[in-house]
Amino acid sequence: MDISTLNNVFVFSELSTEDLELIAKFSRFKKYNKSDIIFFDTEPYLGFYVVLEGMVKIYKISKDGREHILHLVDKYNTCAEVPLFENSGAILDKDFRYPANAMAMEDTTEVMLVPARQYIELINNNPPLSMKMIAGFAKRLRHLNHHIESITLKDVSKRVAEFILNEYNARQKSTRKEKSLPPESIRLKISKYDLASYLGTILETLSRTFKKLQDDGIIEVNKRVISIRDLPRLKETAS
Amino acid sequence: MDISTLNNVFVFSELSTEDLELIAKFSRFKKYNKSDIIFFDTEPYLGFYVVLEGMVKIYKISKDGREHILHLVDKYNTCAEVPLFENSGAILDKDFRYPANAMAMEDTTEVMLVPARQYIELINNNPPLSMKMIAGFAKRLRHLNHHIESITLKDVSKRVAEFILNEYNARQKSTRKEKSLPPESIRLKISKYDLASYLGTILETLSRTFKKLQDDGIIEVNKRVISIRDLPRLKETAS
DNA sequence: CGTAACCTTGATTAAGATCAATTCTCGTGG
DNA sequence: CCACGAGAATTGATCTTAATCAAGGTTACG
Repeated sequence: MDISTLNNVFVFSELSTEDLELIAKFSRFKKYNKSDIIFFDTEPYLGFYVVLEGMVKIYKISKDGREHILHLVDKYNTCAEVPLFENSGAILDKDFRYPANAMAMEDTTEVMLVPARQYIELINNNPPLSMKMIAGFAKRLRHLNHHIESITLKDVSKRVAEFILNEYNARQKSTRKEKSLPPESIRLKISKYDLASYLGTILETLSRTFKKLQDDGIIEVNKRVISIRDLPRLKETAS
Repeated sequence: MDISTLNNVFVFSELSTEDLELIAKFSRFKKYNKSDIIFFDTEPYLGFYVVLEGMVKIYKISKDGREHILHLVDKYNTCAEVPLFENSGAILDKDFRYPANAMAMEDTTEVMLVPARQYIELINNNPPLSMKMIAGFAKRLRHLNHHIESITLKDVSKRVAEFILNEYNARQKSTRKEKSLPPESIRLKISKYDLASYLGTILETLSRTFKKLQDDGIIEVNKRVISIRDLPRLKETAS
């Protein structure tokens, strides 16, 4: 494990090398294959996770078996930090569980489990670190609020258009571009099944929506590559 | 303004009287009537709000005019704290806006506007205060995650049943009970129109759902008072 | 007692979920 | 290299839920 790469993790970005070494020391590193479960919502809460490689989906299963993806966590992002700060002391409770399920999405997924108790101690003596935690939570809150708004106020076409635009914008900003991919295209990092669940719909409806946008000449879909053919109209669709 | 009541505000609960006085000194106190706007999403961000009396709804308007309530803020709760911690420095930006609209729901609504810059300074020198902010955000995140899950995975009947149960449980826990109301009943604190919006549906559908639950003998609806007639079946409906 | 806000009820429609049948894609082993 | 089979995606037909449109009823309150 190369300690220096941990600086890429947002919540760790203010930490000294000593602190990073300390965290790495009390953390556990694990590797998973595609479809492996990292934690279930029935398991006792041990600590939060940092994704070091690959991608992880956080999801819930409803009583009738339907799945809904709450969020997707990629390289250097974290999950399950929220329980750390809920009604202090609850972490020590044996009955305290993970709030959702987590599954590895790729074969090379690598994560780091940061134990709750030690991390809390660290944060208590480290104001910049807690400010980072707050900022991370603020960002997540903003995102969730937007997601709710999107799901309740927009139809599937709008949500899909919005998703594509977001991915497109993220790609424009990103430094390391995939050169095998034309600039006006994006590559889905997840299956369409998972994308549908994330957008609050189902695979069939997503498929039809893609087709409609394609028939309208707005996008072109090839496997997991989506090419934008008419950016202004895509923006208009996203409203 | 009685400083000591500020201790009831969760994020202020750890503060000394001196700190509370300081905050009260640099904050602005305002009163509103029902339907008055407290802030629009087009206004520059000044700081966060604490509701001291009455109730405030936080909502968004979609392009076609539909409204969706993101959350309802009652006595001693806060809103618009999230922007405080987004990409530090953005607060100084003239173009930084409130993320949603806020409207007073009652005639006696009283709020306190805590200016961003001064509060940030305070928080930087106060680890317990920042831990409180984190805990508050964590709670909100948990709630939002659950809300998304609920809206995407459950039909309206389930959502309504769940809402009633939550209100019922909250009332059981609460110390100050309204004695004019039977123990198995709850009183809606908002209009059915607003409740519908909060539950991600519309007034007519909510009305029909109440009727169905009433016809099934599960609840009884009188104006804004909802009485639980069959708790086990209500729980079952909420699944 | 009139009017505005709030709520209910009915008829209709539309969006999207469900069910079902294929097809596509790709990795694995013969 | 091909065939097989599993997982992924498409497409069609149908059904369900809830939104929309429309009208009328209730309540609160000046």
